[in-house]
Amino acid sequence: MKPQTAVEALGSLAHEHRLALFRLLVQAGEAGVSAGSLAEALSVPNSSLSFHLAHLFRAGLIEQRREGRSLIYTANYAVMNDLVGYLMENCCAGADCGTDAACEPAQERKSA
Amino acid sequence: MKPQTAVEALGSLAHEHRLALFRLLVQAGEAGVSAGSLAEALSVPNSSLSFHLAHLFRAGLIEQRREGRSLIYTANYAVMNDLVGYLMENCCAGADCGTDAACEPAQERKSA
DNA sequence: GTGTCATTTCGAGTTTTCTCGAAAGGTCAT
DNA sequence: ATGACCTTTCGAGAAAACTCGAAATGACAC
Repeated sequence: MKPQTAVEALGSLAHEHRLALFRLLVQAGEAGVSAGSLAEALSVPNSSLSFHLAHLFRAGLIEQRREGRSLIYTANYAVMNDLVGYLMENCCAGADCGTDAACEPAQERKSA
Repeated sequence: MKPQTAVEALGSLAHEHRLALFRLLVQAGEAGVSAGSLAEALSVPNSSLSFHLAHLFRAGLIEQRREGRSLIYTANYAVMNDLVGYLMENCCAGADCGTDAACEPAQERKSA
């Protein structure tokens, strides 16, 4: 993972609303949540919500699929795992600290 | 971990220089690195570096100790682990994804 | 205490981010 | 193709973050 990629991902998460969104999606799993439900859950105007979703999307942290007239958002677990791995890389000057975080949903993942 | 705490920690990491600083300290382990060495490693003016170190410190991600006239900075692994745990909390709607990231240096930790 | 070295704080200018209403873009039923 | 619905894009004002030189603080040696 390149530093700039990590900075963008972290910047996306470094905001009250976006962090709440991302955690909601992480907890929702593959099923995901619609844009409308997210706006309601956070009590945020649609335009603001869309701005934040686009931010997270640009950073690769979330994905989007259409379902009828709704857009369903899901967390991108592969990117999240990469990010965490990047943070902890070569942790502790080689000391034996168990760093093997990973979240792999039972269902299919595109390329992980 | 409270949302605002996580936002501050993520915001601290969401910057090229601060992310580089933090990763350097994570890799340095308990030995840590002096402010001067960090400024040199990043080729950043002292005043800018100090600004970023203070940012990371305020967020609890790094710690500070004096050694002669130098200030030595070290990563706070406990906060890092909490942050990662917070991100992955209740991951995947209960699916069995192995999320047990943690980095615990062999040496003493204050309260973890 | 005087000088020197390591680091932080102050201040002001520049740049970036956040917010949200209004308008536009797609999707579906009739 | 008209209307209803869900969502995004646009735009401009308000707020926050970044940078770095200059001045101040704290620690050590003599």
